[in-house]
Amino acid sequence: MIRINRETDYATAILGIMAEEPEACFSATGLAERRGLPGPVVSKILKQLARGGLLHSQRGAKGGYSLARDADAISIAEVIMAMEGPIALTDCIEGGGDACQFHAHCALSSNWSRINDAIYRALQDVSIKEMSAPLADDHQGLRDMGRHVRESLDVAGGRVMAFRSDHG
Amino acid sequence: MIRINRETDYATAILGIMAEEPEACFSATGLAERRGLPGPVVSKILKQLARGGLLHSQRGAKGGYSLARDADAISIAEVIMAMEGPIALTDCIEGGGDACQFHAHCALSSNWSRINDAIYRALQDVSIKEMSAPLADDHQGLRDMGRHVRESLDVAGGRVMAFRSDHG
DNA sequence: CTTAAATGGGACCAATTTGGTACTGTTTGA
DNA sequence: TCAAACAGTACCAAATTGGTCCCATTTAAG
Repeated sequence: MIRINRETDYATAILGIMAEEPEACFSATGLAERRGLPGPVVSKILKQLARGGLLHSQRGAKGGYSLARDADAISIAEVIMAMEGPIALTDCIEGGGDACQFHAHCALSSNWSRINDAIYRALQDVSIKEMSAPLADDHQGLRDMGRHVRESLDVAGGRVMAFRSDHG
Repeated sequence: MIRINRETDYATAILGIMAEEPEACFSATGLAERRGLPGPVVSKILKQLARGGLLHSQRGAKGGYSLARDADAISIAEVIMAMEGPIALTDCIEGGGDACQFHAHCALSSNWSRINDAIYRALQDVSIKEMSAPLADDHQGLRDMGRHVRESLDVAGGRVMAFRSDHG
């Protein structure tokens, strides 16, 4: 069903907390408690994110994890890639063609590749900071944060739209 | 790794063949031979696509499957939905919020929902007819078929980009 | 110097999902 | 009547996923 796995989902939730205090240093157990998730799971996720360069880690007592970059400079695409590897809908794309057993079908991979690019950019276009923003009463926050993606979609749908001029 | 499963990939390959002769009626075994895939697998896929309303089936001798609509009116999104159910990156989206165990995280689902929409539209924007089109010498076919998606991406990226001229 | 708190890196396991097969029934044209 | 073809479903092996556990290493604090 084209979905990210649960750990990646947890990862965005955890990063959402961290994005609220970008300078702070968080321990795995502390984050686990705040999210109501099992400690070992959170720990595993944080290690993976650190390996992917999204988090900086400090070992030892009083150690923990902190964002390696600004919260709005870490995209969902990066989170997914850190947790699950390259974003690729089909083996053809990731394997570079070798993974595809039949030539005729490989001709199709160009299109898969395009679709893949579209998905990648949609994911690249939302930061963890935007993901963590709570719902405002007038929902304006959400309107703004999703605008970029929505506008791109409006074009895809063949409708007229305005270019964005801020945040990004 | 955010990917469609193999059967769905096969489905697009099979529909690619059918899109070349939109009026023809194909048997499961015939299609299996043309693609070099196991007969039962192809049969299973075709049944599923028929159940999803993408194919019309004719039982009995001389029966088979034919496209239920024009090849350019069947999108990749529909193929994926027929094969794998709703397109949803997270359980939150598909379950309508009930599937999400913690409230704070649910606030994030609005954004997942937007990302999901973006992906859905990218998939909705490419038809099986476009997927099946072979590479022309001047690659014009590819240019045309990916245009909508690429334009949306160009905007999303906020920069002008050159069209790619091959499929690397 | 010792200890406790913390990350780093795996190994490991149960449960689910996926990929594929097999079988039985139903329809239908020749 | 028969064979070709779809319909449905049960089934199984392999891979993936979700989660736990363990141990080594680092480091601040007493």
